Amino acid sequence: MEFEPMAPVTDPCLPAGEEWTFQLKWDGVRMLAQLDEAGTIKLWSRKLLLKNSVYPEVEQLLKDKFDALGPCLLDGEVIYWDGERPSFQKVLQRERSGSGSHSACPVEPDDDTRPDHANSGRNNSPTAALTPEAETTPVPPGIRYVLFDLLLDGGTDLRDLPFEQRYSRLLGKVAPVSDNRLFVAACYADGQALWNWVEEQHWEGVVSKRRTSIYRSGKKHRDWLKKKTAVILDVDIVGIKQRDGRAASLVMRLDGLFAGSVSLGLNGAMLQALDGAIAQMADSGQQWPMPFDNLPAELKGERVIWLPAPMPCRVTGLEITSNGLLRHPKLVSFGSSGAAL
DNA sequence: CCAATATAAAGCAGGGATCT
DNA sequence: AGATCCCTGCTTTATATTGG
Repeated sequence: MEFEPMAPVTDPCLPAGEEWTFQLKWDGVRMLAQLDEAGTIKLWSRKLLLKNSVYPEVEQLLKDKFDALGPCLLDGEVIYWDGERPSFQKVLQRERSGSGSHSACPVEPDDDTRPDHANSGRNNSPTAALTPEAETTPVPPGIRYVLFDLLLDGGTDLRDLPFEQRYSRLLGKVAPVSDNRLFVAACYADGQALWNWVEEQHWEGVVSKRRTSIYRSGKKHRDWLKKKTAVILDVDIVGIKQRDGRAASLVMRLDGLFAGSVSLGLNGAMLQALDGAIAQMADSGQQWPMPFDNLPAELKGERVIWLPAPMPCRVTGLEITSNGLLRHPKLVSFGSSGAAL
């Protein structure tokens, strides 16, 4: 099996104890940066696709700092900072447009002339107990590369070293040349305090890392854990979306407006039951009107069975996007009281 | 030999680009 | 304008592997 970036495992519990350290979960796309001896930069995605053309400013940034960094393999997250928190939507716009030359999320000119107060407030110790404000407030809007690991340094493979050693080596290497656009994610000693802050500020979550853990491919470990904040919503299910003649997902309505479709949380038995209900409605010959003023664009061309009455459901998701859709919706229960399925 | 566990595959959402 | 493809992340389901 070939290399795969180490990934945090989802866990609803935040670990406790001295063996753990905690970081903000920066909501963007995973990115490994390979700097070779000649100063050539390669940006690799989670699935090891080359992303240089998508984030040219990140490539340029690393080129400019190559004299200080030298050959190495960096691990981190490319994010779009909107002034308050990372905007995953904005990063997606860039990912989808294929390059940085479009208006939605344009490549900005370098802003090296901006007063660099980033390092003054930024955490430079693996165990510092600063508040997240110190690492987040100095960041001006735009595409940023947030680093959290160092896998290769010069000719040496660091992956079998404990995380905290790789991390301090990363700090020693990057901190002196870090700026508004490239910096190392802080580590926090108090996971619960960080989680509280994350919930108040509506960040994506917290990543917990075992200090002594080596770098391992994929998710076959319990050394990096992620706990994500969730939006809990009570929505109305107003329709059943079909794919290839079978029930596939449920159409959600929130405050009278289309809120997306949910399929996660539905298992085979439930989908089968929905098929049965659809068949019954078909037998009775009854059809029900669409419960929206206009057909949502997302449902154009989809086969949807509208329900005679809205069915209250509780769902969770990461956030509500600007166009009112729930991101990563997941069905939790029918009804609004949290009754089990 | 069967059960528990690990790995692989499949299906879905979402949005942009491209082609018709 | 519509249909289709692409890519990524996510979870569920199916398959393979391991161990008692």
